[in-house]
Amino acid sequence: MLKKSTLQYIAEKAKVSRMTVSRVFSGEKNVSKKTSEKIKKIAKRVGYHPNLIARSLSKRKSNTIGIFVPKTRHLFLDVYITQLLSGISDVTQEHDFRLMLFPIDYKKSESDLYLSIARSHLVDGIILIKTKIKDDGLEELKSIKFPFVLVNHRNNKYNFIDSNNIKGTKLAIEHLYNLGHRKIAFVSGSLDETNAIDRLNSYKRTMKKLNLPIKKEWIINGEFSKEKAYEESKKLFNQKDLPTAIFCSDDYMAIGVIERIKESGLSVPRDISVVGFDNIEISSYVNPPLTTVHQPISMIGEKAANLLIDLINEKKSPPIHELLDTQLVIRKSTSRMK
Amino acid sequence: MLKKSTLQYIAEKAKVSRMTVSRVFSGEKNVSKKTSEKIKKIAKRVGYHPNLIARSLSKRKSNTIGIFVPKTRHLFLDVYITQLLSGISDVTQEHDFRLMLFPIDYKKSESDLYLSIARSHLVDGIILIKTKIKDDGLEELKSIKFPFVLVNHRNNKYNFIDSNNIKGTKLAIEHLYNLGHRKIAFVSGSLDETNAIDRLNSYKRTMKKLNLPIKKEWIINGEFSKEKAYEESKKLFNQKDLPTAIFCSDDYMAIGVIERIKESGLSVPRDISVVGFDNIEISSYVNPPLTTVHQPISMIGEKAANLLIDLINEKKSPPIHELLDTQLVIRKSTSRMK
DNA sequence: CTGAAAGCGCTTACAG
DNA sequence: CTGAAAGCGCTTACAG
Repeated sequence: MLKKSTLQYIAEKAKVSRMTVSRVFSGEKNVSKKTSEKIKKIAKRVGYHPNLIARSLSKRKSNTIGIFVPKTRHLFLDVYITQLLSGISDVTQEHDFRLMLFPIDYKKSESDLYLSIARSHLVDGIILIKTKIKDDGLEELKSIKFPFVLVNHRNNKYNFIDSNNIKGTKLAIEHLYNLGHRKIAFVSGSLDETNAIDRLNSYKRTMKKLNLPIKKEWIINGEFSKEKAYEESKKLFNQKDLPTAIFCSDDYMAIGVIERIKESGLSVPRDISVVGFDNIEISSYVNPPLTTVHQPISMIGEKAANLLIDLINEKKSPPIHELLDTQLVIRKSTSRMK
Repeated sequence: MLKKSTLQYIAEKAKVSRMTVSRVFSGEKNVSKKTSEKIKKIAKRVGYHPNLIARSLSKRKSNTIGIFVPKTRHLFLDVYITQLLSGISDVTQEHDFRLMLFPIDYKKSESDLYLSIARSHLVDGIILIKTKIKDDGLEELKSIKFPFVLVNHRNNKYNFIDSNNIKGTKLAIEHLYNLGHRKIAFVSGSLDETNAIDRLNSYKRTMKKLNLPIKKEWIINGEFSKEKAYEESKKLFNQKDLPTAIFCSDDYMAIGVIERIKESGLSVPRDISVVGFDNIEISSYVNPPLTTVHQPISMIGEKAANLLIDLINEKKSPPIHELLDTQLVIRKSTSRMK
């Protein structure tokens, strides 16, 4: 690398002040065309590019946003995260923001991490994906007025963008109702996540509204795990009064439940209809293809990035939230009651 | 945010020089325990954290690595990328390096981007995922001696870490051979990727070694797309001399080919055996579950990160390459010839 | 349209 | 173990 590729060097070569060179590269207008072209030519020849670290320091702005993503070995999350990143990056590129990634292990409490990164001046704002509910780091972030947006976690005290899990679940239950189902069981996700809680509450509320019975024995906890859902769903089939349909809070659990149903000698959807949530890729490959609720993931990423940039530029003030609509994708795992 | 959370401020409060405070936070030993504790206490009270941008500027080192990832809507890549990132971040966290993500659109030629980022001092080195073959930006990166590592792209002039596609393909072909297959067709990926080329060449070489016929009509190009593979594989079944086994250069294409076989009224594996490559999650869910070649993706990420950090610290000099072994995962899409 | 001075918040290289 | 001086490579805020 050329040692002297600095403003200073270019300025000497071009016989102008550093300020003039600085103006050329920060896109300021007030430079004569002639000077500007001379400077650009020299810069190109020596391979000059501004030192963005120095720029950040003097501007007190990094033009970078930090993204905290959970480290898990859960494949839905993998795809969820890349789609989110894709949405986020479309927006950040447009606004000339860079992306810093912080994969974090939520098993260890790393709320200190947000805070030190926020204070490090490395990033101007952060997006937190799938934060666990009780995290006092958030309160502190808020108190120092550092811009941040939550994704996949609803908390009215803070900014967040998420799918409308309540409406999504309602859609699914009503679909089953319209097919004639009255005995609808529910498989919940991990109840330390707002998503799981919203889906559970929406199930109860919708059932009540439709005057359908909510039986404790028809609600089991699959903790967002295929294996756990397979295991727990046994309870559903040990009863005299069998449900005719099962809503599962995610697709993986739906797959586990279908496996169990098949092993019980029953058939999906002939004997029991099953609905999932997420519309993961696999859901269209399993047998039968899964009816499920689709989340607009990359849109969530776009909205979150736009909101964060508005917060950074103080065009909006917290708390701001938005819930995006989901869509029901009807495949072969649900059918009309006979 | 407290306005005056700087070294200067802490130094005044603690009645020491800025240097002493600096020493405490850069982990230097030569500070008396008493002074050190006083400083830490004050820092904690006012919520001080070093300005890492300023540190980077004066140290001329960002302790950050850049990762260029392709923006595509190909779900295997999504999962591939997150697993890679997971491997990379395990290593970078350990070495106190941060991660900057640059999602790029390979349709536009963005080789300028690598170069400007390299020269911006934002990152100390970069990892390039799935670079297309003809990219003269790489040559320039090399000429300015900027540390970089390629992943999913083999080029002996540069540093790279990848799966051993040649051995992986050999494994698959030999598996078919051992099951009694002699007529083995090949579905290739996009031949502008070294992976696709390696798999094709290894197919030919292995067939030759086993004294099996290589027929032009048995080699089709599916361009790493399920739809394209489905389309092209028609040609395979319009012939008098049908292959009894088909090796596909990725799992998606294998799924497309199986679809075609079923539609032709034939059965997998009874009539035709099929092998894929990648071991994507879906491959265990399709019918029949796919025999395929597994790549050690997060290991590739770890190795790439370790290599890059060694290059940055000048513990190794380019070019350095490593190919990691793949594993054959035998499921139900292959069976013994009758 | 151009430039001289000061500053962003750290660390390096000395000196004691 | 501690500190004064200079510098990292830019931009801000003036002045002309």
